[in-house]
Amino acid sequence: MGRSRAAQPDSKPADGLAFLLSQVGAHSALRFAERLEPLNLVPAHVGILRVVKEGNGLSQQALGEALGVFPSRLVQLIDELEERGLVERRKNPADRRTYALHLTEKGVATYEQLGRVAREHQETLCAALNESERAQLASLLSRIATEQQLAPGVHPGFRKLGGPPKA
Amino acid sequence: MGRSRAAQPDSKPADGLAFLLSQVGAHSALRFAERLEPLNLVPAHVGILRVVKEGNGLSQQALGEALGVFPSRLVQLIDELEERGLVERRKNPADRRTYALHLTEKGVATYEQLGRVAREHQETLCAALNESERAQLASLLSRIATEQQLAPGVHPGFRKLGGPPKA
DNA sequence: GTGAATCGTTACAGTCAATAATCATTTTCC
DNA sequence: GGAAAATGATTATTGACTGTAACGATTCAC
Repeated sequence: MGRSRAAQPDSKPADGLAFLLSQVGAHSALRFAERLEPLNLVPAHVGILRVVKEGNGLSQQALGEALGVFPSRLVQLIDELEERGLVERRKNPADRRTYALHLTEKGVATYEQLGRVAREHQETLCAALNESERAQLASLLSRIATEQQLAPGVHPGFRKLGGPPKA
Repeated sequence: MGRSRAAQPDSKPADGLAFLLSQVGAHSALRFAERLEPLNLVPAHVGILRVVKEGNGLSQQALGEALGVFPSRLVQLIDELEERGLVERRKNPADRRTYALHLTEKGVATYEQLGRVAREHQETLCAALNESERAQLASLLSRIATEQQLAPGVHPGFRKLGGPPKA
């Protein structure tokens, strides 16, 4: 952290790295969310579209499991995507309790647009680095993500963990 | 994103870098918050302690300005820190509207302990990387942070930006 | 010296997400 | 074959959190 005094010899060169990570990461998330606004989407929608696209006709339960979000929260999110005509809930004849989730044609198109938005976002975010440096950064981050057992494509989100310190 | 089909030749090697950044960053923030729980502190407290420690006797207004938090929110946060005996609000004889914020002895001790906690956190988080790789990562991130005009030590927090997409 | 501006505080309101309860359907097991 | 337990989706409720606005005290401008 703040080493504004030149007295001590900065024992660790990478001191504050964890903070830097969290800072830049939050910035990335925030800026991406901004880019999503014109599309009337929130970050959680993007993850849903991705998983729905690849997991052909999965149930809401399975989706929630894959993304780590509560089923009750999924209901609203999918409602919104359905209202926008991006996702449809098809009846599952085998098990009439569950829905089979599918992307509509518009949903596929939107998903592709999201790819472009994400690329633009990344381009802006990493403007300071050249191509090889970006690859380096990605490699380092991937290794951290793997070692920390972060599931690819699953965002930790910002869910409560133990309640705030009771005053 | 998801390039699960080997058909297309992965045009960008660092595709998904922005997501990775946000993912690992959120993970870092979450884990750090967990480590703060036993101390009965939240991440925002840490930033406050740091700025109060260095800005000798600044006002709440100035603190809020420096950290980008609303004065009304600061009231509660400083209340909590004062209850825990880490910070004190001294009367400012020059301007009786403002308080001069100072760390107590216990506050200084706690701040030093936070340094240790942060180092442990970082050690665990970056276990996958050796010392030189950490320095590399820190350098790359610093360049992004600078280019993106992120103020050192100021966390973007998770504040609203434009209201959620109205359904 | 009166009025505008500033600081800290409190009150208020809107948003959001997790828990628990509900309803339909399906599976288990006797 | 049928009652009871389990499962999926949904709704209701509760609680936390945060930004806006109003408030009282003090200081500054003129």
